[in-house]
Amino acid sequence: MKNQLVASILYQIADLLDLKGEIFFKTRAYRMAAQTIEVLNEDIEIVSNENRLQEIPGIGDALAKKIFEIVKTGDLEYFEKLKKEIPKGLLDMLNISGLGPKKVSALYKNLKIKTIDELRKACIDGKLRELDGFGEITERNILRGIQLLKKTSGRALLNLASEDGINYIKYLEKNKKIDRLSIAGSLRRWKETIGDIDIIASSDFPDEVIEYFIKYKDVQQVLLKGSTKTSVVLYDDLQVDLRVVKDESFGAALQYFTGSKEHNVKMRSTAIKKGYKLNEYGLFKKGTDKYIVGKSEEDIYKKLGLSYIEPELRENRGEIEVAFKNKLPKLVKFNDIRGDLHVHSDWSDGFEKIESIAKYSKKIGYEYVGITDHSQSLKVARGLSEEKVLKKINEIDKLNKKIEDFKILSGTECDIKADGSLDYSEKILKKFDYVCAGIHTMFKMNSDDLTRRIIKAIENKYVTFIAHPTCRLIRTREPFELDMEKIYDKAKENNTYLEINSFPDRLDLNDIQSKTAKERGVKFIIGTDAHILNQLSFIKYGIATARRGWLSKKNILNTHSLKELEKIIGL
DNA sequence: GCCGTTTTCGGCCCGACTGTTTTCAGTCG
Repeated sequence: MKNQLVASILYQIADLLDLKGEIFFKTRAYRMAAQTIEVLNEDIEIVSNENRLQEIPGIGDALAKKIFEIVKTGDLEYFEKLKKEIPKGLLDMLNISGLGPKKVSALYKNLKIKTIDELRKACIDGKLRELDGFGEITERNILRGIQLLKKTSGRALLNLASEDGINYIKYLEKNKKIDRLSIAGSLRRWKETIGDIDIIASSDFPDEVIEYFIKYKDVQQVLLKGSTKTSVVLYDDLQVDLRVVKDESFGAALQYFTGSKEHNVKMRSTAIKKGYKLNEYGLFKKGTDKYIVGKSEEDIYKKLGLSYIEPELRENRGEIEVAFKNKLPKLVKFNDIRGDLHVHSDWSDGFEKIESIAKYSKKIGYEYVGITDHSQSLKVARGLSEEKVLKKINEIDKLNKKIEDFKILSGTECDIKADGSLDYSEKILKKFDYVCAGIHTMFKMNSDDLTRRIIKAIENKYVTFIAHPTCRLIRTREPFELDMEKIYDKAKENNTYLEINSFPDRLDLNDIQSKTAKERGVKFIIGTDAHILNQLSFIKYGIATARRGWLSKKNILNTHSLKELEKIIGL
């Protein structure tokens, strides 16, 4: 699939054209096309070969020609030409908070600054203040922006942002001047990484709320402070924005600041088509500015003729079109999971006794838990020999007699060896309640071989599900370049489940992959990969990823009761 | 660059805040 390649080139062209000073609408056209292709359910190469590119909304004559060339040759002459005109470092500079295309290109034209390092030096030397529109404060802000970029590489993992957000909300809830309060932004949509935390509050006393907000104990610095919005940076370098509105606008503000930006653009043009204007204060009659609704998000979606769209779906991946037809899936709920099927104990590299895991799982409302320790060849994770596995299964049997109204399932996270075979003999594989198979070694194989390796495991009759199928680690390791279509089709054919791994730096499969796989008939399990007890709570990130992938309860194995589960996996 | 039950040309989502200005451009979400 070349979808990602095409999208990436179009995104870069948009940035380059911005730097050249092209009009906003042109660069937006490139970005919208890139976004559409990024989440397209079809292989762009096939669409291009069949001459159907212009059927994709946002792609006209000019873009179709360019995409055709990228698909055909893997590159684009126009793009190469642009790159020669504009130094690559300018693109990096756009990632600095407070710097946009106009300023970056002014710095390049007047001071010949073309890398972040050169920019830092120029700020320290006080060179920027010589330019029109730049001053001492700009220099300081840019230096801070550079520092922040280096520290966080821009975005935080979901769990860190989520904990910060929940704690901040707890603090704000104590303020009686606030009527309603909510997380918004990418955190409310449960995106896998979070740029900053958005919080919306309604109050008749915005000044007092803002004063209270900036007094929070974890605030390192106040970035900006106005009459309705303020931004701070916490000690862990995450930025938090607060917006305060009147209560009649709370729903509109929440909708607006939950985003995504792309979802909102579509929402607003939908409003215009229906004779309204939509902004963060409400839905208004076009022309007269008469307030129609805005107190709740539900009112706004309803008035526009849409069924309510859950925050996780608001990515402009077709949700608005489907909501018009009232055909959105009923998303899996956060309390639909009946047990975790991917947990490590102290038999391998986990830190907890099986008994504690079982008791804790029962306490948090599960009916069962599957213990999946590593297999024999994975020595770094203290993988279990065949002899030890038998002892472990024996222990689980004993524990099951001891703990009532709960079941421990004996599983394994069995290594998929380089040739696609499994790390235990058939004799042993038979003894498990279920087998999850995953790749943990030999990552550097080529794409075809890796695909074949995983498919062989999918076809293995003892394998129930494939753990973290693409093996990515967010910000650390790129996902395998697998032929995902083939994997989805084989998984469906062999009735093998694919995992949505809930570990915050994995989330593997991711949201887009889950959505595509579901459309191809694949079923899923959501596991945590927990190694200590409180990591069992990571399940919420896996569920959120499933929700972002449009999954329902029925698509997920471990939403079933123990009885149903035993029937399905044949216990 | 895209697009059309108001348009094949002239629109394209909208507002807050900052830092630089002295009425506003740039950036952000």
